[in-house]
Amino acid sequence: MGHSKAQKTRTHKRIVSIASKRFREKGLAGFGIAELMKEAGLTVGGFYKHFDSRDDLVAEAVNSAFGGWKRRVDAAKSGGASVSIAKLIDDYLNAAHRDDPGTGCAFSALAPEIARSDKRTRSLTSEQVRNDIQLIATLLPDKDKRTARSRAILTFSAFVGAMSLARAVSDEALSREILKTVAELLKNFAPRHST
Amino acid sequence: MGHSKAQKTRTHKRIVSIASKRFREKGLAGFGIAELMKEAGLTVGGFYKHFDSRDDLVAEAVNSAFGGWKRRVDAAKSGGASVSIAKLIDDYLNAAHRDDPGTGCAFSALAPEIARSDKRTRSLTSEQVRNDIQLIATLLPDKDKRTARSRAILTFSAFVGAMSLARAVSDEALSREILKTVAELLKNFAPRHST
DNA sequence: ATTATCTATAGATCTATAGATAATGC
DNA sequence: ATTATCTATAGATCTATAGATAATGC
Repeated sequence: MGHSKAQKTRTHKRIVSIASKRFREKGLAGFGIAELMKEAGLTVGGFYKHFDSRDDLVAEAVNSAFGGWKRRVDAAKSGGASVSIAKLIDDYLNAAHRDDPGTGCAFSALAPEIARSDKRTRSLTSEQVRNDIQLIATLLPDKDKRTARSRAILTFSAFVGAMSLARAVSDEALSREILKTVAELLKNFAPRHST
Repeated sequence: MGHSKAQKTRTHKRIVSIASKRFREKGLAGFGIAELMKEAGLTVGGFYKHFDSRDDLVAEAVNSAFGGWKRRVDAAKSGGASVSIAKLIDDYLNAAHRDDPGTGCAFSALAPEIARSDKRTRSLTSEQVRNDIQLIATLLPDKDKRTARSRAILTFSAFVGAMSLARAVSDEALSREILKTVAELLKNFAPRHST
């Protein structure tokens, strides 16, 4: 069987990592614990030594799905590359991201289901929304911090909405039009007056 | 028992109407057929004389959840009231809409789940996205039709994303900030160049 | 001795169907 | 005769738990 403490930690991370991907692909109710454990090479009985309940897994897996941007931006920065807002926009609003929700943004894949989840999941989500607004704001050219924050909130909202809609429609041309149009306008928009 | 043809039509509409509301509140997997039929004052066995399958109900109920804007805009117009884009923005991005998904926009309540639904549901969704983009475009002041369409797509995306995020976070202040900020910027934004 | 994982299963769902019942509508 | 709805249930889930097994780690 094999079960050292180090092994358990690795197993735990593997379960969370798989769940995090599958939740984004199939939704928070998209599969059962047995199916998940099988993909992790385990059986259903072991699950509850890792999590108190299924909701516990949801909270942890959703939270681990967040923060992809920050990791990529940090990686790019430490690699010496400049990280422009235009690059972030193109990195988000494209067909590859649309077609691979499992490794993509958790908000555009799950926001309405998170809204119906328990308090813990929504608290962790609040924290991450705050972080991501902050992250986008630092990439914007606006000198005024409040202006940058406002524009970051609009940018983030447009990201999530455009991706949600682009995935929901079956018409490929319309889907691409949504992604392309929103990317273009976000790169060029300026508020008529700052607030 | 009672079952004239007229009665059946009314029953059918009642089932769809309840499902349409509950899907937006609880998600497409949020309740079973027995629970739904009970709320409609019926029992589970009658369901399949109305729908070939549960997915059939999903397609019909989701579709009936769309078009709320058009109905309201048309009503306002025929009532002689002017329908400005500012009014539409305030009508969408507010806390009352956020707290009552059952009677609100189906996209912000269900987009990611629709993305995982069958072809028929997604086809009907495409149609409605097209209609709503068109509707918003006609309310925008832009003379150039392509500019109006582009701005309508951004506005629509920002609506759906802002509402999805405002519902997903548990922090009330952050939630309100998202709605208010996006509403304000949408009222004032102008593209630096039209495309 | 402790515990990570396994097998097996209880109990509660859920979708869909079969067959009975009672009304409509020819 | 047809059919809208009912009761009852088959068969397939799904979450969570009980108890066995086999490894770790004192």
